Amino acid sequence: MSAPESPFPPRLLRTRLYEQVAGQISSWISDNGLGDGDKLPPERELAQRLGVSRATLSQALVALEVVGVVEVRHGDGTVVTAGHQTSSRIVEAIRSHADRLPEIIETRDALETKIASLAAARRTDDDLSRIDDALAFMAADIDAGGRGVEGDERFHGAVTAAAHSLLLARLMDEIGDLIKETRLESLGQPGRPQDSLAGHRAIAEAIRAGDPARAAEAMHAHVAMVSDVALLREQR
Amino acid sequence: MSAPESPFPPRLLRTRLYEQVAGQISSWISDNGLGDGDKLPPERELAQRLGVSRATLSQALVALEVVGVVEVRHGDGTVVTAGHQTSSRIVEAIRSHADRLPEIIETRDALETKIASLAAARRTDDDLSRIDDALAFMAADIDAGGRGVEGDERFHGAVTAAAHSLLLARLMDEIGDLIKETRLESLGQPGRPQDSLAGHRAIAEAIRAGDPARAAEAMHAHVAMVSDVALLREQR
DNA sequence: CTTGGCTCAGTGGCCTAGCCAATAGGACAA
DNA sequence: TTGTCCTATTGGCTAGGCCACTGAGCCAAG
Repeated sequence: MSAPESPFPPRLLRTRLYEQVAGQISSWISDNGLGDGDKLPPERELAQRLGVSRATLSQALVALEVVGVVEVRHGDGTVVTAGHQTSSRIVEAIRSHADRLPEIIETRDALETKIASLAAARRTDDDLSRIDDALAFMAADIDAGGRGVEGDERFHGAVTAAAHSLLLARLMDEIGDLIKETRLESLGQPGRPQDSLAGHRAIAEAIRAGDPARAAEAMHAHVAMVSDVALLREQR
Repeated sequence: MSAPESPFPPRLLRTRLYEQVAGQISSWISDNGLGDGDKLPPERELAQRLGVSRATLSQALVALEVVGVVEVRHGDGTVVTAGHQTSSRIVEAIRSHADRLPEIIETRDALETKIASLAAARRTDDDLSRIDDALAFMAADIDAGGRGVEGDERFHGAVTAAAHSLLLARLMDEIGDLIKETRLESLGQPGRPQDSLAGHRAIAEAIRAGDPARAAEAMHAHVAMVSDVALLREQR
């Protein structure tokens, strides 16, 4: 790379469908906490759910297989590989130091604030509908007396996907387990699910409006609200 | 499946067609001494010649693309990539997906902006002196005609350490290699080392003053400057 | 002569539709 | 209980087709 020339070499990145699909599947896996041996839906169903053809989905699975995320078994199904559980490395490291909740919040704030602003700039209509689905799911869960934990997870997963950044998605993936714990903590507080839902709606609106600054601010506020619990519980 | 152990290897490796095809193409490339930029035959022709359908060939190309052997260009053709002898492991595979400059910049911005603000709030005197050392090192290197690459690295390392967040440090570590590449790229530009040094000094001052907002802003500006290179390269 | 727009052939992207092949699990007979 | 067979489910692969992008050549306007 010492070559000083090459003023405008690289071509604009062209997103191939299979890449997006692979990314979505990948984050779906981590969002739902799927691990070694867990099965993905059948190709036909998955393809329909993702709105792509089986051929394209198949390409995505090849990519994920090459990377070592899944294993495709003829006649049986597609299962998540153990190797995907690399996150446990970091998870363990942090856990061993106990009392790292503030760090988790900080990191989440750094990543998700950026993700929110990117999502506002890049979201497609499909992204939006997935975000809306997650909101609806969470609302229904809460109405039914639930805490909306899964809806919360889905929402953040959908927003992350909407940012269309594989790298950021991957990092979120890494700290996914850690976040999950803070999530349980936060949503366990009385009245919190409703507040959280309101926060999500504000974020979704900013993303829908395509307003990066507002989306970032809304996400920041949301994460700050979550941290409220953690800090209360932890220390000063 | 209740049997916990399994004396026999899990399951027979079943060769999928795309794997064979990918293998053939791969060896065909090396046998014919094809290198950077050389074109493969059109998909339709190649598929026919190999006796497989276009869909299967397409899967093989996806696999080769993920591994970094070829690059498929819509409307143009499939070309062989430069250094395809690496073929490392997962790390390499992920890189081939994440080697998009914009994504790296975005991620770096997300993490380092936060890190800078935390560093301003938490830095100890030791942290400060390490930051100063890095600055001095970089300045000396540049004066001597160098590009200040190592000083740049040290500086960012020192700032990251000053943030006192294990998690953020770990994530920075994860993307360290990717950042290193952009760094080389950026500092290779004429006049850039000086600009970079100035940017570093602004960041250091804000951290010294204990001003998180200013530190974040300075870091953001610095990262934006680095991204400048990447953007230049993307001009049509 | 240069510039910009246009056309067109070549090439990859993705889809629909369908049949083949492997697997797992249940039904059933020994 | 054991072993065999059947069948629904699921992935593997093909065929054929339309669309979108790219690059090269042509041509008129400046």
